[in-house]
Amino acid sequence: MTAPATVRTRFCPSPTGLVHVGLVRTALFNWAHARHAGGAFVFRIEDTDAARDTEESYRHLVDSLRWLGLDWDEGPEVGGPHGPYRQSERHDVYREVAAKLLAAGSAYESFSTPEEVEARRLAAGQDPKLGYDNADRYLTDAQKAAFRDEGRRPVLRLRMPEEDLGWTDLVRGEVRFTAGAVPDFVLVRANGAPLYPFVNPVDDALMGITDVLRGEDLLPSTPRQLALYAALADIGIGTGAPRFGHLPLVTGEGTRKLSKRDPQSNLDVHRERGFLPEGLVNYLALLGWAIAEDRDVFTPAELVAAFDVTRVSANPARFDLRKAEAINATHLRALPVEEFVERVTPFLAAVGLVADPPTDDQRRVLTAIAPLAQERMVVLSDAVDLLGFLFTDEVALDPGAVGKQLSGSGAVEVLDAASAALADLADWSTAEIEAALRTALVDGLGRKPRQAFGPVRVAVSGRTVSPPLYESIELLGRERTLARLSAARGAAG
RNA sequence: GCCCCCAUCGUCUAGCGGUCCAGGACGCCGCCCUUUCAAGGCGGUAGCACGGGUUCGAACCCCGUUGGGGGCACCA
Repeated sequence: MTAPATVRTRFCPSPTGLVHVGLVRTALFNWAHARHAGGAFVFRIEDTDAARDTEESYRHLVDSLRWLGLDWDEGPEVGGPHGPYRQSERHDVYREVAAKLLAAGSAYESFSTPEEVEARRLAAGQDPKLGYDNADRYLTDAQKAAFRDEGRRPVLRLRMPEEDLGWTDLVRGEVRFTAGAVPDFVLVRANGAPLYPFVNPVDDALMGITDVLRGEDLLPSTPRQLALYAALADIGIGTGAPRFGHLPLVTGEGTRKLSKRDPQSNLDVHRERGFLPEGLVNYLALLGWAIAEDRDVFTPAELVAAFDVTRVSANPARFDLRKAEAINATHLRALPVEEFVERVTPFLAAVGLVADPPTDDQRRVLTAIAPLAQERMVVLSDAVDLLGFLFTDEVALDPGAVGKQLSGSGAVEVLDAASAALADLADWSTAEIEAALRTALVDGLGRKPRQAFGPVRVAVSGRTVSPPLYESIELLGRERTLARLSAARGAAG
């Protein structure tokens, strides 16, 4: 098999619900493979199941791909020479191809009902799981007519070849299924509706897809698709089968495939928490692939430059949220300040902390605190708890923090001393604030730094964990700081 | 049940016959730094599933066992 001149990959989800991270990983590898090869990435919507597909889900898919930065060269909202790219708009194409396949003898009409097939298997002492028994392969015209007279409508089945079917998988190497293992499968339903095993290869052939990267769960369906591609080529559609690469499954907590029921499988959950798209893309790429022996943080551009599908691992990969968060945190810290402010604003605005866009003053504070906040955050939504105190007049004191730092008379002493030290401070700067507090609390009161600054931190931020104290106080301003010190004094004791 | 895939630290992986008494990352545990929390620095913990071959030599190749997973629709 010679490599095609131009690589064309595709992502062809069905708009039936949430966007699964395993699905995203598949899209990502197809995208990276196409981009690396300088080829094309095609986006196609497989909405042939009217009962389950929704317009909302379709729009969500488009939006998710955009958010992730996986741009497509052909597909919905972009167009292209092989459209339409939604299968619900391609029924005429399928009808025509089905008719040609039937005329060529590659496909045939089958009248057996599932119940009849099962009954025959049972009668022969066989496992019904074996499926269809190819019984209708050589029906005469008279037999077909008789069935029609009974009011039966046939399904269209592909005649599977009597030979082993194998291919060289891009990630697994040689894979081979023995002849007869796959029964003649249904292309078109009795009601005329074309099925996925039919439309998927038809569109791939028509759209010139050269490389199919998909989940391992689809590996067992490859032999029948190989047979279909051959039959299609015979009637002048496409040039035979594309290259296949079956990606390892993404598993959840246990060893099972990550379930739709598992919250972690939902892309939106991560997006709403404030994962960066490049952080998630980085992590997802690590599920089955490595950029280098001693490195695992990289940008999408670096991924594209280095991606090689033949280096993808064949074993299942567990979705590990902790590692995903660690990778995301690294990307978060690497963000330039303006970029960070830009991205975090929607999360603060959503809870009313800042305006969107922020006011000049809010922007000033955000920009100043950004470097200190970035290295304390894992996801963007962390900013709400971490920075909220800077954007409200009165901070809510965390009960746990109050118990830890404001109980006992010592706290009152500290707060009073801090107030006195800051009340008339000439130069309201981080350095002066630190000097004044140290003089008053550490030297004056003889407190250890840990005991001295704990109560002040809680008073100012409401929490035991906050950005660095002196910087926070400076940004908060004298008035609010003194008010909080005094409010905390009321809660202390 | 049948078919197929997979098998290196708890997890994701590097390793593509000798440079491996197996490297990195996450996690975990220490120590340093330190106003909290992080970040950062240093150190540690832990793995080639088992059994046969092939070979001068195997984590790497072959076979088997065991274990795990996926698929067996007129759903995608």
